[in-house]
Amino acid sequence: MSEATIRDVARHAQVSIASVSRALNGLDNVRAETRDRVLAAAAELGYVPHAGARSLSLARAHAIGVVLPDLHGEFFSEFVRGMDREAGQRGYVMLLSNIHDESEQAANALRAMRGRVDGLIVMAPHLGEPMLRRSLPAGLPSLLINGPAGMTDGPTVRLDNASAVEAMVAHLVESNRRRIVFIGGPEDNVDAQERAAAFRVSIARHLSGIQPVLLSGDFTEEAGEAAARAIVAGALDCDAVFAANDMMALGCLQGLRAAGVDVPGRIAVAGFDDVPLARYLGLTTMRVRIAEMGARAITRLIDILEGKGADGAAERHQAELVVRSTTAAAD
Amino acid sequence: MSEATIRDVARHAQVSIASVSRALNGLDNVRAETRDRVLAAAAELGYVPHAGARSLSLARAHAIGVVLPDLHGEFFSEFVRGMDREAGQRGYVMLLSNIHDESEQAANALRAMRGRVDGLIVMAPHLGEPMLRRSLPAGLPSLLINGPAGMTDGPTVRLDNASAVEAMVAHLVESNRRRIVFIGGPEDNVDAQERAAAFRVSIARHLSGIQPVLLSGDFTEEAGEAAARAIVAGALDCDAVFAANDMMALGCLQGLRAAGVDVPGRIAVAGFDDVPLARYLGLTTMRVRIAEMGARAITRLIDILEGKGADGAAERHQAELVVRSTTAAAD
DNA sequence: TTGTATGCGTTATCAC
DNA sequence: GTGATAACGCATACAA
Repeated sequence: MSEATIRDVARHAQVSIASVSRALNGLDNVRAETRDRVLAAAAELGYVPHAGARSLSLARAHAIGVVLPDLHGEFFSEFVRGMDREAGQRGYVMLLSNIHDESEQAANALRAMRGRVDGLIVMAPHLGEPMLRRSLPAGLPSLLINGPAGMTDGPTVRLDNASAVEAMVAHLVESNRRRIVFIGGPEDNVDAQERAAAFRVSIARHLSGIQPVLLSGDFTEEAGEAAARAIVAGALDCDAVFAANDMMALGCLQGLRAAGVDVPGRIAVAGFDDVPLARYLGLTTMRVRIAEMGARAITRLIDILEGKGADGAAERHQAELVVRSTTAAAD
Repeated sequence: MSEATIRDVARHAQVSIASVSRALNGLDNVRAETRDRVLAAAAELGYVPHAGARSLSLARAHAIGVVLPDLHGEFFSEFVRGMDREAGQRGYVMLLSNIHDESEQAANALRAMRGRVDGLIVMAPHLGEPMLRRSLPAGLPSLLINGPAGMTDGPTVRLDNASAVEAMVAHLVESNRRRIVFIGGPEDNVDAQERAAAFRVSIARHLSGIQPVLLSGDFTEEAGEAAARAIVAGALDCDAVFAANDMMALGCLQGLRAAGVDVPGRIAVAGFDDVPLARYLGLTTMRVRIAEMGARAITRLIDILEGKGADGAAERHQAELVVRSTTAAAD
């Protein structure tokens, strides 16, 4: 029952294991007849090379470790799909690991990869720089996705939050909105930080003199509803809400409409991410092509591993403005 | 720059590699002082055991291969999360692979796992039995999730579609619905097949004498809209629609309401899965606890790998009826 | 308690 | 063109 090894094939084909290895790996210094005998024996025994032994001998696992935080459903699946597709095409397998908190578990997850993968892709919008530097295995090439701003050495793929926010603010201003309220994300989230900072910049650029208004949030629907309550209660005078992600925007949208506020008539609502729900409910938002980012990350990492690419470069991906019904122009 | 090996640690601590191995693996036949020296050396060198070499030596990779089809976003992420959590807790890592079609790619993905993982979890609602039997590596313990009905040997985790459909039909009948139309899924999908068959059974049980009406669909929103058009056009006399998944139910719901049909006043609509959108739009549906199924699959597979569990058992998971606004009782 | 030596399954470097 | 054989990094039976 136990798997056939290269030795079994060699015995079966009456050749040495060296010849089996050569024949199976397509080297040309094998006589045609020998090769045929080997191939036949391998087929008959149902032989499949032992990837573990192979990687030990080659010092190459043809595997990539991927460490992800708890992502929203569609994000997670799209991202993984993009990576898996690309990795599979280039003959690599994917070792996946979620990290939930920023405790030792994260470091352990990274450590567990040593000796199984050739490189690492780490998405950690909430992990701090010191933590990251300390946990990343020294000998493993790794690529950071939306990592902390400080980690500019080493290859990086990240979303261009500044351009994205700028595009949305420009769109809102063009739609005759002037009093735009921004709902931010978690303090320790890099993307949230960048979006909030960019919002201040964009407001200064488009509406100079107007003081930017930022509410704090945590990426949940409830945060959006809380913002809606504040607006409905009259605490905030505004004609547009721009949330740092879609879930908050949707919560706010629902809260406003439940209170009888006309959206987009009186207040426009915009989000960030373009989750499926956003499309369904007609929410204007910034679309992040997450599968593409995943694929690019894999491509770049493999290029580095195979010596084809320059490492150390930072790559920024552009989000795309998707205008739907929640931001129709105000009169 | 290259990683430290056990040999480096041994040299550094002035002991043999055997002692290093013993100390690091917590065996008790090591003098305390020796252990301390080893631990100190390992810490200083930042030594991390090479998992590949370890697994070759132990004949245990402490890794599990997971092969999944293209799942809906929330399904995919929840499922993977459930598995990852459980695997991580028991000291295993997860090797993930998507399969898109039923071609040779699937077989290759499975083959690529040999020598890297100790066992396999395969979800393949669309893969045929012969294909599966032929591709599954002989020596690898594997667990099927919602596999073809014929594969009853070997351990299995699957959804109890029959009970689920029965529960929904019972609910509709209790809500005074009598003319229930069922929208089915893809022909080659096991779940879709089971749900359709169960629908006939349940109708026969609850509404004996009434001929069951089944429309064909493909799990997409469009299929639901098509059904709605047929109903609106008067081709079907019905007071309830039960779709084999949520996306079709939502498509139908939208189609009906767009045409001015009162839901649930005139027609009730129900789905299957409980995707986030269903909750958002108040769709009555069957909730599938997919994370739990994933966790159970991992648990059982590891139990088998470690000789703690009986293999060969089939485990069925119950879905849960979630009543929302689209099926309020008819007068 | 500790060290030496062998094997895990493969590839690669030699001889032949 | 082919066959021994030494790595790869680790665990462990056996010897000391």
